[in-house]
Amino acid sequence: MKSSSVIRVGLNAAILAVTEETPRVLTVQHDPSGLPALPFGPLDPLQDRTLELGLRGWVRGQTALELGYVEQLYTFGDSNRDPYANVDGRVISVAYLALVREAPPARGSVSWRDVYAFLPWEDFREGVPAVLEKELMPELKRWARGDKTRKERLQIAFGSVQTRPDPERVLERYEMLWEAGLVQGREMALDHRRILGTALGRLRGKIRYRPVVFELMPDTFTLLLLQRAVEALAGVRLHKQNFRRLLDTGRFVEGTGETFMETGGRPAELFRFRRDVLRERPRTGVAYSRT
Amino acid sequence: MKSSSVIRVGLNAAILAVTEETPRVLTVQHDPSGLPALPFGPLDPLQDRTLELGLRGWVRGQTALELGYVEQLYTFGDSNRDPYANVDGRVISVAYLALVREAPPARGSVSWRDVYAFLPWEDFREGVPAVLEKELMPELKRWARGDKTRKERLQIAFGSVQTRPDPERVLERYEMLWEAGLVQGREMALDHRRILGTALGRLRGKIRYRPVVFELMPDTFTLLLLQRAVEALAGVRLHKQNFRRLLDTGRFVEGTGETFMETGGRPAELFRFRRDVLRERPRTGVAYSRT
DNA sequence: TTCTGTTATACTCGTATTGAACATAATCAG
DNA sequence: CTGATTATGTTCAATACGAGTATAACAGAA
Repeated sequence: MKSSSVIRVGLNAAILAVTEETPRVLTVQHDPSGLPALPFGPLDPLQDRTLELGLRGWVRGQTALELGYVEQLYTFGDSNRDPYANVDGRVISVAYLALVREAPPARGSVSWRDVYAFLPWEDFREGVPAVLEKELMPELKRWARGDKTRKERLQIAFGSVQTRPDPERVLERYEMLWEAGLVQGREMALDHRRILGTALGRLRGKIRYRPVVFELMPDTFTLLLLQRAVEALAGVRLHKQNFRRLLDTGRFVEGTGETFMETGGRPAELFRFRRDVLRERPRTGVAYSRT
Repeated sequence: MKSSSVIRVGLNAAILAVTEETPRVLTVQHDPSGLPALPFGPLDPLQDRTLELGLRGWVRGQTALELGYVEQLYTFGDSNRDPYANVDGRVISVAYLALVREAPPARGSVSWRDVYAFLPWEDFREGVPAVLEKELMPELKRWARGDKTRKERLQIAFGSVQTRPDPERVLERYEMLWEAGLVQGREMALDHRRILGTALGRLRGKIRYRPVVFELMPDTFTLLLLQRAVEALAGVRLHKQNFRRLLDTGRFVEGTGETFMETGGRPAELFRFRRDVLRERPRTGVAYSRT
């Protein structure tokens, strides 16, 4: 058997959290390149009875973290994207999205990093990101000039003056930038930025129709903290009053009666997630609307 | 190297079409069990540069079908669900959803079958399916009795009197029935019904926010034909006038001026899909509402 | 104490979207 | 010509949504 016909299966996890209004991803640094990487481990075909159990296992080992919410994202297997493809056999990576409540202190080579450091064109909270407006868009337009298909793809992925970019099309934007040779921001080992992009896009979408934000929140929280978490992930600012009305009419949260004084102004009530919404209205999420 | 530590990667496709108001899945029959199976092929690590290309390749070979819309679904790798797991090494299946326009005549062991023959509890078009109401629900209630977690899962997956079941939670329902030993309907080889369930659930969801139904329609079609296709997939009846208004305000279709006389009553206008909606409003689908 | 900044929370209002009718128009079979 | 059948047009109330205004409760400075 030629070594290049061997298939190995790797499991990757984009483990996300939100702290201090910043979406963060857990990275490790055991690659010879020195670049941050997503936690990564091989599937042990003898030990791991399911893919997810395998993932949970070595995430525990590598990062001392117990995963809560876990969801399969995508399976990557392009041989032309994989630098090991012709050296050491084919690698298939099954990527997962995991959400954790709080960022425990990093240890050793494990650390939390701002997601937008890797994908700087995705954060619209302070308006259109400078990199995007000044550098990327002009180049992208040049790249698409005279090519009808590219023009259409560009408009769908990045929007136009009338249609703001769809927050969920993170992967499409990344792939397009990659194709055009324009990817900016901090690098990641292998093709891990692509996985991160997939994770962010999926999470942005999921928030809207399933109450997953609460997986990222502490047990009790103020409504502003919750709003900031959604904003951090969605990459856009939300309208405060309408956001609260949404939570109210959707019966997502219930007040605890306690108040939290450290917000700077009037004390805020602390709320907790009402788990019952899952039963009451199974297909609902924080379908936020901008500004 | 022990043979049981070898990993093989298989590619599966749930190829769906809608004909005569019935959602159909393409099945093959080359399994020794004689049971219908989804088209299945191994990944050739040397030949197939991407997973999707590999898939398209042997689907062409096995079924003489050229796939249009293809989307990755899920990667399955449970060793306890895989009868070959301890015999012949581990098998990981990467499953895809594919949509095709029309059902070409079956050849040899390839045939189109009603999706609901395999998942009979999923079709609510004529009200609550008899199997579900008479047989499955009582058994499921028994299965959940006294177990709070099971009760909650049951309500989320199958709904209750007030909350109708969420059409998209096909996989959750299948898994629950499997766990309770209650799976009914026609069998499929290996764990292929699980893949089919995943495909149906994904498609039901996707229809609502991306204009994918049109991948299943002929070039021109009447609005009722389109509605029947959505109903067939969603497994529920829709409100005719509202459905049409939705298409109208969403500018999904444009009239061709021609009419189609064979509908039994007043002739219907033929419409075609307006590809421009993709550019105009990138995140939109036929967000149907029931009855 | 009073003023100012800051955040929380309550209420309003016009518009768009939705669920659900009612009403009319073409065809066909008898 | 009648009734059955499907297509298509219109209306209406209820609700959701986007955006704004007003008031409340705290901290710290003047």
